[in-house]
Amino acid sequence: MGTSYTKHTTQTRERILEAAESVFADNGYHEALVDEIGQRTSISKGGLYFHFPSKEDLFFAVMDRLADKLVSRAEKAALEAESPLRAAEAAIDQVLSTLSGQKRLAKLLTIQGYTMGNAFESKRAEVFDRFACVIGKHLRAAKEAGQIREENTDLASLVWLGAMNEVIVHWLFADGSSPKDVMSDLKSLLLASVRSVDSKVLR
Amino acid sequence: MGTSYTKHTTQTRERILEAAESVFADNGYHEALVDEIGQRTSISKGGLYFHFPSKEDLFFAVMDRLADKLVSRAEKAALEAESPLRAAEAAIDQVLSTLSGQKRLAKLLTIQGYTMGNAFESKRAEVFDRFACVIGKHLRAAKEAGQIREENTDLASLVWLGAMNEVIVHWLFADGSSPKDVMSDLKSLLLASVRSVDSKVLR
DNA sequence: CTGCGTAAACCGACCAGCAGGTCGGTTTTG
DNA sequence: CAAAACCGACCTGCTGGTCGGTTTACGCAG
Repeated sequence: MGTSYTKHTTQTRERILEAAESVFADNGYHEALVDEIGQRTSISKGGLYFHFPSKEDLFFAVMDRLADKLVSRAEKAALEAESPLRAAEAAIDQVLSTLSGQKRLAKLLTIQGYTMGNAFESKRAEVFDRFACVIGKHLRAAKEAGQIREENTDLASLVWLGAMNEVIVHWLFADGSSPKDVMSDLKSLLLASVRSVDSKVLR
Repeated sequence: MGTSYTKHTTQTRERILEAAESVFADNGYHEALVDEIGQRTSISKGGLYFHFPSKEDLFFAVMDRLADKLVSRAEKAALEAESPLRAAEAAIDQVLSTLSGQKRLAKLLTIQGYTMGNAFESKRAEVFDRFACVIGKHLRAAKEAGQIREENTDLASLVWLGAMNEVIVHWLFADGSSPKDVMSDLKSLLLASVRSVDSKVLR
């Protein structure tokens, strides 16, 4: 892993990643043309293929980069929270509000990772699992702290994640309201799903 | 809509739909070959294109047929329930247990409908909305009946749907436990998310 | 500082093959 | 005997990937 690229090479990779993200987000994996990434970046096809062995690998790299960004944001926000449950809350908060502003990114993450043949399927799972882990970690802590009644924190993480995903997708496709606007309602729903009955106000 | 095809034609269409469903489910849209549908059905390419104008249309028809089946099952189950909240519960129950037995179908619905280019995106939304409507209808009724505290029943339907979807996807990709096995836990989570605080046992 | 040689970085015309769709003809149906 | 249903060889556009050649970056000796 001791990737010791030259600075210049790293910069170019970054430039490509940036453009690729935008092209993939606009068109989806299949309809995204390698040539267009070349155009937007002013790097020839040969140049691209010098940095990435295939279109597929390039796509994966884009996904990883995106997930990195979001996860680190979420964890940072969680760090500043004052209780485990609040931390879990802050994490989903962060993801939703980040994605709210960038429809194209949201699409990339929620949709494009999904399909496109058997070779790709595990990637989506991988990325989503990373999020689920972040949430799960805090939910477990909240359980320890007696803040929630739910035993099955793994399942609860999935539920939370799925709920968020659906809200985003609905916003993307069915012109539903922006995630930002339903955020507070959403949070109270999710909190209610795990909260112990006797700690209504406490939290 | 008064499609008055001959009986024979309708039968052939059905045969094609059946085979197409299986091919799409196995390979995903992009990797599914029209020729293979032809093979499995012993109908030549020309024959297929006599019944469906394009691969895309064929896929949509498959999705619609699938959604029809599931929705009608869910609604039938809901009909026999003794209270609105139970009806909502029965609906998700039905969907989950049906899909549990048919991994390939589950994949088709949750994954393949998703992306694959801009032309397809709305289809996924359409199908999912139909489910959301079923759930939402019962949740609204439950609200009327004072069974739940949640105001925003539309959002709650989305949350429920997203949660289910995620559980299924996780099962498909990350060898998570079968939806059947987590069903009871899932249901209590979802019920808790909307239930009014003072009706813990009542239900 | 200058020139030089090597390797990394980049170019872009070209290739290949796949798979959706066509179409003129044939069979079946009623 | 029409018209519907079906056949299947063929066509064609598209696009990911290649590859021989060119340019740029850079360490190093003179």
